[in-house]
Amino acid sequence: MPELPEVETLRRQLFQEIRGKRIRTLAVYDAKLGPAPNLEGRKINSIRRQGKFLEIVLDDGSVLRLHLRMTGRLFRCDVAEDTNVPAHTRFRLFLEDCEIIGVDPRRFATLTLEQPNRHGPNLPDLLKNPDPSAFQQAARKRRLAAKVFLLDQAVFPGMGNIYACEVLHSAGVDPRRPASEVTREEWETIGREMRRILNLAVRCRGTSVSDWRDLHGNAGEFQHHLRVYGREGMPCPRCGSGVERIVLGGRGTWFCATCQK
DNA sequence: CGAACGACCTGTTCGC
DNA sequence: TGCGAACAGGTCGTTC
Repeated sequence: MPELPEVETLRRQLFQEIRGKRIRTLAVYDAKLGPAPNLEGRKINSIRRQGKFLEIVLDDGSVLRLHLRMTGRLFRCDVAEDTNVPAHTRFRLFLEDCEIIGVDPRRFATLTLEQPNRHGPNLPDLLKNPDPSAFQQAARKRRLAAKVFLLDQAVFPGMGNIYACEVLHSAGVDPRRPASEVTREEWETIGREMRRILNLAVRCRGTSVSDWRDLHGNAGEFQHHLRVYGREGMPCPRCGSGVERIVLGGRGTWFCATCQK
């Protein structure tokens, strides 16, 4: 569920709430997540985002790395009211004066502690400078649908199903086109629309199309800006013809066959 | 190497 | 109202 804008929303809110604070303990309640590492006394130096990964950097250089997958959520609350935690609580990070609760009904989310100096390659940040040349280069031998290619996390870190549909609609590119046949000019448009849409979605604190909530339990606002995602049969805001739904790469894909070429 | 598909889980919605 | 099927924001491993 959470895509780049939702994860970035959490990163910014976590920065406000927990940066510089000391950890009392990390409690894990789902065996799938593995044993809870001992984090007692560690201080939180910073919060980073790599694609859809949230990284909590600790004062000994180790990194608590979290991926929310489909249904993972984080909520901040006062430790005082801890008798009734939400359903599907999978872990609780206790701090000096509050706690962060990890909730995940489907149990796809992951939580790992990485040791210092083991950072992978530095990924591009789609919020800042999408690089059309890099996109076209990566698409060279890819015959798969452009929409499926946009979900390749090595090329588009953080891109997810909702925003892939919206970016291709705004760029006027048919999601079924083979990725390798998208032109240089179209990659430039896609990069521009990607940056615009993702930044707007961050300002909206994400898309609450069903049940996404931010760190404080509030819904996002970007669902009011959706033009095609989830809007089968409704008029395309640009040309008025009906939005269609197809399946690409096993995922629902919404688009306008009239203005996406 | 690239691509298709099932698996991982559970909750919600839809059709009969 | 009840019940089963379909579907859901994401990735990974296996197979072709």
